[in-house]
This record gives sequence, structure tokens and C-alpha cells, in this order.
Amino acid sequence: LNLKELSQHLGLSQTTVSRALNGFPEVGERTRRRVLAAAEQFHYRPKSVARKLATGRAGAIGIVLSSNRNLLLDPIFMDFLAGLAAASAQTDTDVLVSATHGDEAGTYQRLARARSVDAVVLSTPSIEDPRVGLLHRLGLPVVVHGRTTSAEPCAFLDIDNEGAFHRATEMLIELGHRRIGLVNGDTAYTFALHRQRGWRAALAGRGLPAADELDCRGPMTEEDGHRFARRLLTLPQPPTALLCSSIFLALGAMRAIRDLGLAIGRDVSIVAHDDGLSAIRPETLTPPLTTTFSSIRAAGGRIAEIAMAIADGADPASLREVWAVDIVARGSTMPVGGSRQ
Amino acid sequence: LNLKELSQHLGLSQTTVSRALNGFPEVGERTRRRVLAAAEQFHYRPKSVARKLATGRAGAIGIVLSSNRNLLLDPIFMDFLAGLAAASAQTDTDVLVSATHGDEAGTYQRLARARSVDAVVLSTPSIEDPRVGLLHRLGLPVVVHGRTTSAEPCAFLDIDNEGAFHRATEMLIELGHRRIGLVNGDTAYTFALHRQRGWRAALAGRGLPAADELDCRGPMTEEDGHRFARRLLTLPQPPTALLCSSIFLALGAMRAIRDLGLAIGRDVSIVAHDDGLSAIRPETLTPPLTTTFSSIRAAGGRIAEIAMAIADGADPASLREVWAVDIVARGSTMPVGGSRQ
DNA sequence: CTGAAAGCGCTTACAG
DNA sequence: CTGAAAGCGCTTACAG
Repeated sequence: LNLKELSQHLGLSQTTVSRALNGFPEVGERTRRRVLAAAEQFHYRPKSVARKLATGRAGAIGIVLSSNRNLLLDPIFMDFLAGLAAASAQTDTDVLVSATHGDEAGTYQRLARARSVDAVVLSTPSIEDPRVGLLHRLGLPVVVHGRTTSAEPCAFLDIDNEGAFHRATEMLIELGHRRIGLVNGDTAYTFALHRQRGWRAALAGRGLPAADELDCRGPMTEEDGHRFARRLLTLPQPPTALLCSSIFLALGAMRAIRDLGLAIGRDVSIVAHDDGLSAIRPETLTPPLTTTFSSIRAAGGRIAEIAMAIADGADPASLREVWAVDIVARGSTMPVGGSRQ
Repeated sequence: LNLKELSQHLGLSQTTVSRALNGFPEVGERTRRRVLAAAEQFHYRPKSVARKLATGRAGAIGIVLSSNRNLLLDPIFMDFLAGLAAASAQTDTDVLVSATHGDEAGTYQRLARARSVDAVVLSTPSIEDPRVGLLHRLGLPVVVHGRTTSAEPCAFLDIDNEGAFHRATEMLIELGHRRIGLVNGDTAYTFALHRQRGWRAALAGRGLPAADELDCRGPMTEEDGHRFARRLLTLPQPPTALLCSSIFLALGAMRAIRDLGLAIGRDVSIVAHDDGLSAIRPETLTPPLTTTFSSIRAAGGRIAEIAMAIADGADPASLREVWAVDIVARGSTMPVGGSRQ
């Protein structure tokens, strides 16, 4: 059923029916009700593609998965996407997922030239991410999940990674820890750099050195967490506490601690950043894991709203948010030397 | 730049330019080359939405994430999606992700009536999944990732879950294990039922009972794996081996084994199904985990191809595949009683 | 408050 | 081998 048939059935013009359906104020109350009832009865829905052509809006936001940016393929990303899609659905906006094998720029060009999306979301940006310049040149509005330095002002939503790791480090210092290892992502990425900064600043604030040997960064798999933690804990002067950038790194680190015959908490304290995944919940581990927490799913939801706003022409500079991060102390952190007292 | 402008620039009709661009055979070779060169030069790309309206195809396949079907939000799903998107890109097809909060049927109705997608992929189906009937009624072609019983014949791609768990169980029996616990997903889902069947059949084949107390099923988080394994291992007659339906369940089960002061492999053998996630690789754990393996990412890729085929009107009954599953023996499985000999 | 008509940017019979 | 024109199904000035 299309608009033409529906309006013929009602004995009205397409114009009036379209207006009634779209809630224009000038339509008579009686007419509007008739139209709405008929639409309901016939399960009428405007074909999205026709509406898009007429309005000139794609009605979609895009996100591209790049197989070289392995971070994006992280399980964590799924929760982000779910949040994104849920929020988009509220306003009848689609989420378009594209994958690339190498040529990310080419994919953005296709999206831009085919006008497939009204805005793009960029995940896990690097410090100076070339993608925002590219997108700007292509005329595609962008919202960054994270932060990046760019000539063009752009909208973003980030969490306070620096503050989170600053406070987590301070908490460990207060528990008496003096050597605190960092098990981080690649510092080419902004989030990892910010966390490193927070860790360093907190140590510096207490006059403690942030030794290079305690500063690990790389991919964020369970395996890497194991490898990094093992290296740290077999140092001549091993750390007594570990700060991990993801739950997977933490899982690997916990395994390394056990492999070395040490006890998590009593011998080595551990804190991890938790994105709120449903498949692995830090509070249910042995021992329960102390975390810095921020729901990546909620971030996805808000990002969708921002994307739709900038697609509608909102000023990107006015759409920038940094969310605070909670610290939740649990059994994996103890005073240095052991007992919890 | 649109088609009209491009053809004016070339001094040709839109018809000819369109045909040249779309590779129609009747266009003169010289003309075609001119058109292609100009398109390249001006970075011309047909607006996808206009083409869609004209051809009547949405040029997209849909997938809906339902928050109550927690399985879909599994990290595992991300790899599936990446495979799906990568394959779709090959043929200029979009992947549309929608999220629902409860009303999954409503979401499918919207997709169908707005003609937003040409086909839909259904994940983790239940035994008799009502969604395929619904989709059939809505006239939306479906491809199922997994298998389900339905009145309507539909396309699917599944892995041989029954065979995989059958062989894994036999392998354990050959190692001398007589009590083998199953740590499975909810058997309302086909994949879990099939795995249960494989386990049961293998036991029955050797004259061993498949005791109910050894048959656990439920959600598939790390926490559940821990809970199930703990319950099994504190039974009066505990199993000497565990068969887990996911890497997360296995992670939890391994934790439970350690918590009880037992050794993985020596005291309790463990096998898990591995979907090939990049964030957690079974071969790098301590000890390396024996698995039944099938790449969920590859499955996503093939599913996309199938979806596009049925969108083009291919016979669903001809598009059904069951993939074999590899078993990879590693350190987590040992002869009952311990030493590897 | 309602309608006739143009337009969004393509594709595709149909005619030559 | 090429082109004029209709059509896909909407929205939206413009006129009344």
C-alpha cells in the first residue's frame, strides 16, 4: 500500500494525508483522525527510501568496522553498538554498519558520495586522527567516541580516562602501594594516553617515579594481559599493584598472578577499567575486581543522539561531553603487604 | 554532482550514462570509456537512495539486536557482525542494525513495511522460532544463523553442533573419563539442544548414563560457568571432565576448578566450544584449552552471501548449509587420573 | 484547512 | 547503439 492508494481510499489528496501523518498543525482535527485510523487499519508506513529521497536525508548514521583497528572488533564494541542502535530507533534512524579490509578512507568516500548516511561515528580515535579531517573534507558530519586533536572542531563524547586512572592510582597509593604497574592499550590511542597521564600525574603528585619498566602498552587481549603482568611481576623490583585498561587485560593479569603462585589482592592488588559488559562482570570474579566503571552502552546511546543532532545541523562545538567515571572498590585491592584490616 | 549534470557535461542522455555506469552491454565501447573516465574524474556516485527507489530494492540486509535475547549481545556476536558487514560490502549492500527493547515483532514489522531491508538474518534461533513465521507473513526473506523448525522452508547456515559435542565427548571417553559434565546454554536454543544431544548420544553409545545432575544449562557468562562448574565439582560423585558451550563459560569453569584447589587437566579435563574470538584465544590460556572450533566470523560472511541471494529471489530450500566443526586437542584434556603419559 | 503539481535522482521499458 | 519520457513513492513550496 502506498500513499497514493491510501489517499484515494480516503478521498483526500496525497498532500493532506502526508501532512496528517507527519503531524503538521494545519490539518483539521477530524481529518487527521480519519487519516491516522486508516493508516493504522491498513498498516500503512511510508517507504523509507522514498521519504529519504524526497527529504534529502539518509536517515541513517554510519559506523565502519576496520579489521586493522582491532580495537573495534573488541567484544566491548558490541555493547556500544547496542546502545547506539537502541537510541537511533527512537527517532526512526537506521544504523549502517560497514566493514573494511584496509581501505577505511575509501569506505568513508563511498558513504559520503552515495549519501548513505547523515553522520558518522568514529571510535577509538588516535591522538591526531586523520579520519576527522577526511570526513570533514567529504562533508560528512562526525561525532567522535573519545577525543582527538583536529583542525576542525568536532563533536565528541568521551569519558574522563585521565581522572579515572588518576584517582585509581591515588587510591592504591593510599593503600600503601609504591610501585604500581600500568597494563594499558596502545598509547597511539587517546584513551590509552589519557590513562597513562592520569597514572603518571598521580604518582608524580606523591613524589613517586613512574618508571618506564612499569608502563606496559599494547593490544588488549587476555593473552597480552597475561604477558604484561608476567613481565612486571618477574621484575627485580616487581610492582605490588596493577592497573589494567580492560577487563580482558585484567583477566590475563589475574591468571599471571596465580601462575606465579601469588594471591590476587593479598600479594598483588589489581584494578581494571570496566565497560560494563554483560558477559563478564567484575563483581562476580574471584576475588571481586575493583574497577573504574563507565557503561559503554550508555555512551553508545548518547552518541547516537549527538550524531542525529549534528546531522540536523547542530553546532559540533556545542556537542562535547566528558563523562565522569566511578571507582568501585572490591576485594582485588588491599593494603600493601596483605591483610585487609 | 548528479546524473543529470554528469550527462550534460558529457553531452549524452541520462539513459546512456546510467547504462554505461551499470555495465550494460549495448553501450558503445568508446562511449563507455568516456563515461567511466568522467565519473572517475568528478567522483560521481549514484545516490544510493535514488537508485533504491528506482529499482525497488532496499540494498540492505537487516539484523535486530534484542536486549532480552541476551545471547545476541554476547561479545561473540561482534565477530559475526564483522563477517557479515565485510561480505556485504563486496556487493554494495548495507547492513542495517536495529535494536529493540522487548518488541522484536514490532521492529520486524517496521522494517518490512518501510521496506528498509531486502532480507533479514536471524541469530541464535530457538527450536521452533516464531520469528520465522512472522517474517514469512511480512514477506521478508530470512536466513537463519543456526537451525529452527518451521512450517516455511527457510535458508540457514549452521554448524554441526551435535557432531562436535558427540566427538568431543567420545574423545573424553577414550581418555578414560566416565562422568562428563555438560555446561551448556539454554536448551530452548537449537544450538544448545544439539550439543546436549551430541553429548547424550556419545555417552549412550558407550553404555554410559547421561545423568541429569551432570547436565547444566543457562546463560553463558563467565559467572554462570563458575556457578555450574562449582555445583558439578562438589557433587558426591563429581565429573572428571567438563564440556563447555562457550569460551566464557569455560573461563568461569576454570576459575571454579582452581577455587576448589584442583588442577585443570590433571584433576579435571575441560573442553570448550570456541567461536574464534580475537580477544580470548584458547591456545594461550593456562593450560591451553582443548576446543571444538568454528569461526563465527566466517559464518557471518557466508550468511551475508545467502541473505543477498534470497533477497534476489533464490530458492531458500537450496540455501542450507551445515558446517563441520574441528576438534583441537590441547593441554586442558588428559587421561583420567592425571598424567599425560 | 486542502489540493495540484513539481521535484528528489535514479532506472528502464519503449521507440528509433 | 542512443534518447525522450515515465515511473519509483514520498515531501513541500505555492496557490486558493
